[in-house]
Amino acid sequence: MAGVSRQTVSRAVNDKGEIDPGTKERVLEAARVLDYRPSRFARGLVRKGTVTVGLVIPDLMNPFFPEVAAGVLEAAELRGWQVVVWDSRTDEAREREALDVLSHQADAVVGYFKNEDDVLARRLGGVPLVLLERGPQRTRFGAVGIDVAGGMEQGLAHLVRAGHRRIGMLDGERSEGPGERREAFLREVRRHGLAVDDSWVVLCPEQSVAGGEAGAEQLLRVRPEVTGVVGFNDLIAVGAMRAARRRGLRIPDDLAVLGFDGLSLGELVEPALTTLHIDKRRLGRLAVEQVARLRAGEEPLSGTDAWVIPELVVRASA
Amino acid sequence: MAGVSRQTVSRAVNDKGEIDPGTKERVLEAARVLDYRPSRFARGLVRKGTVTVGLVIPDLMNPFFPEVAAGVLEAAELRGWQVVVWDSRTDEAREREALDVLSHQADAVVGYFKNEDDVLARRLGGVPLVLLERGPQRTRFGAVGIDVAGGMEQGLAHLVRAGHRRIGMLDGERSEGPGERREAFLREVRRHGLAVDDSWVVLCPEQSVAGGEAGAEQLLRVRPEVTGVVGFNDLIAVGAMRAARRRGLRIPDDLAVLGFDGLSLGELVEPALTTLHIDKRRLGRLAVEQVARLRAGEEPLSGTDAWVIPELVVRASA
DNA sequence: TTGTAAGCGTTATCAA
DNA sequence: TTGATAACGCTTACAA
Repeated sequence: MAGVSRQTVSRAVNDKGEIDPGTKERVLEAARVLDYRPSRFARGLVRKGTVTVGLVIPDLMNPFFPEVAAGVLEAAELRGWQVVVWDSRTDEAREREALDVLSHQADAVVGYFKNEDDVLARRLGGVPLVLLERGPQRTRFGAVGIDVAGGMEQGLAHLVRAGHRRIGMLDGERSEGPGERREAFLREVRRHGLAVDDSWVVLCPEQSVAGGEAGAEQLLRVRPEVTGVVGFNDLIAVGAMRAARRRGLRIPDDLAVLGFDGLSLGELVEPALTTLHIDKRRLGRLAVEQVARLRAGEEPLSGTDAWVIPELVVRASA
Repeated sequence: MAGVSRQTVSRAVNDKGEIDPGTKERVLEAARVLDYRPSRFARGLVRKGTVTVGLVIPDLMNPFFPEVAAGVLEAAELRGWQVVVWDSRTDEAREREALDVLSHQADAVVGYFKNEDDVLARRLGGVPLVLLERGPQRTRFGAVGIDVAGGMEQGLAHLVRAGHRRIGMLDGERSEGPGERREAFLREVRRHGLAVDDSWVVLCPEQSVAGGEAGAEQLLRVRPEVTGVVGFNDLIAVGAMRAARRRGLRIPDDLAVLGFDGLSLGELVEPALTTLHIDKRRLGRLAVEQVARLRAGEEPLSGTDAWVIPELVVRASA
């Protein structure tokens, strides 16, 4: 339409030099009229370099995950990478769908997955994967973990120090075996010689405030003698506080509540939530770093280098 | 390496029929060894159909936006589209950078922008754009708005009904002129004939709980006679509650606080926040719908069809 | 069941 | 300042 070769179009569109201003204007005008837009595929084919990473998040309504995502976004942007986000809603089937798509559309995938390594590998078709919150030992993929054991240790030490012996847990992980947090809880409880076993752990119907309320109701019914609770995460812990409150229990005097996450939400509730704070942004940033290593063919960070260590933040609830 | 043509490789990799199982295995094995992965660009070039939309979010730490994002993700997935997310951190320069990238890498852009239409258009290079929370009248792009006027009307009616006459506002929008919410507030306040003017509006340093606290401190200093406050959003309103509390004011007796957003956070604070609830997921879904229309060359929805209407949720704080 | 040939829309290179 | 030609890596005919 502008009567020039496609090469000249390219020069006009890409703002290269080596083109007559008049020609350029003519080309751009034609482009406007024709509503022409360069194909990103053809471009990508010819200019390498656009890296896209897929991010699979289980639950955008839990403030924990947006913060992890923010870390991923931040680190990705620094590298000039793009991030495609998928919400898996903690559904294994949806996780697989996400991989089916992302393995074709992304150069690497980062995220939370409940599916087995084998299942993941099959859908991945060779695309590098970095698992979030899975200990580096527990997968064959790249991983960034949380030092749950260390966190639980601090948390339980704190409760025991405050005189608690009858401590329950509100679990949030519905998987085959016991999840990492529940295991760590039971280990610590044993180490302190408390008369506490599996029956002191209640599985909440969901990882939310409502789920925590329901779980706490049940725990208080089954173990009314409980004086301290550890929540699987902050949302659940806040739920426990509400349930306790509704029962007329004072916090922390009648029931001490400990969270696990360090959401800013915890500072706003009454009383403020004592919690094991996790640097979520760092988690996300580390994940991107792992992707970079994988892509470069290097060994991913492992052990404590790829760990985020929870830090006990004592507030009023425990 | 497998000694076959690339067409056969294609068949093997894409799981087509018309291939000998042995050959297929051989090819896949070679692919594994060579760590071969099809180029998504070359694929995209030849099979049309992969749609990517860019989503520009101002602040992932405000629970409002992840929920909007969830709506966008949901609607996009339904259409088989992908979503690339960018965090602009409410920074105009970052908004422009986002557009520079996304206009090349996405087929459409959805998001929050403070930049002028002209600035946006220049960076867009013809890529369709849908603005979030900008009235359809106020932009030449597609838009999905919130009926701020209607919301404010409900909110102020509620406060006035409760007997408040000295009502302040904690604004959160730092722009040239007054933002939409502030304008609506002033309009309503005038309509009710209250002796309230600009000096009753304080601009918070940031749209967060801390920002709300700071703003409320100032408002209480300048207008100690205030008995009701409208927050720019829920985060700011919660901050106001904290500031008031710290001053020894009881809520809602000494100071009524009204939020604007309907975050679930509001149900957890003490007292629970009365707020103008917005269906954030719907906002996101509508935006994707607008994109679909734009792409199809149809007129985008306009007027009230592209509006989300706030709903007053009365809880304890006002 | 396999291979050959054409073409997807762009940019780089080099010649005009 | 412009254009011709050759990639880029894949898929879809169609032929063998």
